[in-house]
Amino acid sequence: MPELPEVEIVRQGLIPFVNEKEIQKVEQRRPDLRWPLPSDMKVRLVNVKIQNILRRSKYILFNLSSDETMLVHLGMSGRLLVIKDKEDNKEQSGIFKFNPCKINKHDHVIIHLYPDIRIVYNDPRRFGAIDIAPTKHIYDHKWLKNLGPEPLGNEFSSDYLFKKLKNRKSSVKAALMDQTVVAGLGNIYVLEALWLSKVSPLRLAGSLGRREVECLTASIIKVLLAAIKAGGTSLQDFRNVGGEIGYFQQSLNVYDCFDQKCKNRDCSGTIQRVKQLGRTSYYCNSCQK
DNA sequence: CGTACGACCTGCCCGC
DNA sequence: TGCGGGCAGGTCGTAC
Repeated sequence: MPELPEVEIVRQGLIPFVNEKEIQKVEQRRPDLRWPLPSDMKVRLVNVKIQNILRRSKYILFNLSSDETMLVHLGMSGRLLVIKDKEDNKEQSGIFKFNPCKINKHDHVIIHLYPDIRIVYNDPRRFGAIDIAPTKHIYDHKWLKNLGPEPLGNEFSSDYLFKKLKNRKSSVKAALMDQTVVAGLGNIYVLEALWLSKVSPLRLAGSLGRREVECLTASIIKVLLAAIKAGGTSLQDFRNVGGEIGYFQQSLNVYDCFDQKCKNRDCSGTIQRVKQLGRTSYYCNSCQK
């Protein structure tokens, strides 16, 4: 579910709740998500302050006063929700009024920041993950060490991408999905960026010319910034920390647009749907070459 | 090494 | 109404 823009929206939503107060309590309601949670997670979080919240690719990094960092990945269906008990109570009908903490069965980890505010990690499919590791070497963590550059960072350029794509034997779609090439893109934004740059996802990565890669690089940046501005894409699951949807799905041009007329002005093509690497690709049969 | 594929999970939607 | 199949924003281990 969440690609870079959605993860960034979650990060930004959490920031106002970071201050000098310590984590008061942690509830861990199962031993694992995709992998085992740190067995001593409670001990390492309680009485510790969250100093800052950063993002690397699709990982949220909670910088802690204990010189450790908590890494959170939302997988396909994960959410981080900030729950305020006062609002929570207001929504509840009579039968729930004696239970101030409505617990969903997929609420796996609950971090209490104040007596009435908590961060809830909810993830039905449990493809997400949480770990805690020393901040000093956090970028050597196995989840982060092989990631390519941030697409919205200074290291990402058309020169860089051209070199990376040049020797690939796979499709350009597969190359952009590879997190070691560029970090943070997923199925939606890869396909949207390819549509913007009029390149078919089926093209071999090495066949793209410099001009095409320049356009593709600009399109990746453009679509990510626009999606962040719109609050992310909410097709089914995504919600921000307040439980609200984003609005970028209204701006999707190809993803989930099978059989629709191409939204490119001056193009009479139709959006196609094919499988690539077990994932669905969408592209225009006319303007994407 | 690069590449492709199955596996990991639950929930939802569709067709029969 | 119920059931089976297929699908979903991601990533890793394995096999070639």
